[in-house]
Amino acid sequence: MPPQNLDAIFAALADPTRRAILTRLASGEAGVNELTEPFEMSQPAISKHLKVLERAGLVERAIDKQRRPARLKAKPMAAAVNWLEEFKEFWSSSFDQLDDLLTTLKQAELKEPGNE
Amino acid sequence: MPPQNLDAIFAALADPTRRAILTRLASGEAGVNELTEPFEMSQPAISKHLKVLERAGLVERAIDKQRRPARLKAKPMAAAVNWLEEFKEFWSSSFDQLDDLLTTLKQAELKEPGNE
DNA sequence: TACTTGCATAACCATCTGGTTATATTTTGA
DNA sequence: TCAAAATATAACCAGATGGTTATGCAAGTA
Repeated sequence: MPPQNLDAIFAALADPTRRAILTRLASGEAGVNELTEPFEMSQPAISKHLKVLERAGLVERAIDKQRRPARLKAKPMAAAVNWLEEFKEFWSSSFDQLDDLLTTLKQAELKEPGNE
Repeated sequence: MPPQNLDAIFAALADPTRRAILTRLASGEAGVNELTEPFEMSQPAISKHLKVLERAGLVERAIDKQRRPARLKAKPMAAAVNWLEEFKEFWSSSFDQLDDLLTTLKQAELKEPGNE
């Protein structure tokens, strides 16, 4: 789980077109033309997006005649989920309102003794 | 939960420095200098990263004398978790080997009848 | 063989990103 | 009042990103 992967995965997920492609692929593999159709975008643009998804390890390509159907490879996304899950633990314990209040009080304490 | 936020959130998470900042902030608020220290990077660079995190809604700034301590605002990250969780459902059901096999068979079926 | 389909690749462009150094701003503290 | 501290802002730069059009190429089909 090198951080480099996390970089690539999150970056890949940061584009709405790519997220839409992933969503589409979740219901089955698809060729480039098929993936291009829903978007107002050229086929090479989609090919580029697919390459980004490939580099992130989220998609793999097959060979079927002249087609290069893309298929989801969602396991790497677990890395992203994992990172976020670890965070979840933090906030659920440390970032509810009670803790917010404590932080605020602490702040007040620091500036209170003085003046303005 | 507009997709624009998802864009900004995932983009913000795509940088290791920013993830490190978030991790640091998880254990309490911190000023810019304090956040700069662990990195071999200038203070303005960190200020820029903080702005990216702010725009993504993941961090808020307070005012304490001349300090502008940053604090985690992790709730928006739930949007990212949410998107990924929805995906999780997909793979767990649709992307194990069995389904892989089904897809393959379906493909074969399409080409088998010998026509279009 | 020649045409078509499905896709990749190249060359180009504008904009964004992530960093820098230098400087300005604000507030504290002597 | 003046210097220092904490941060922001500006100007700049190289390289990445996201799109385009034009073209190449491999495999199926007439």
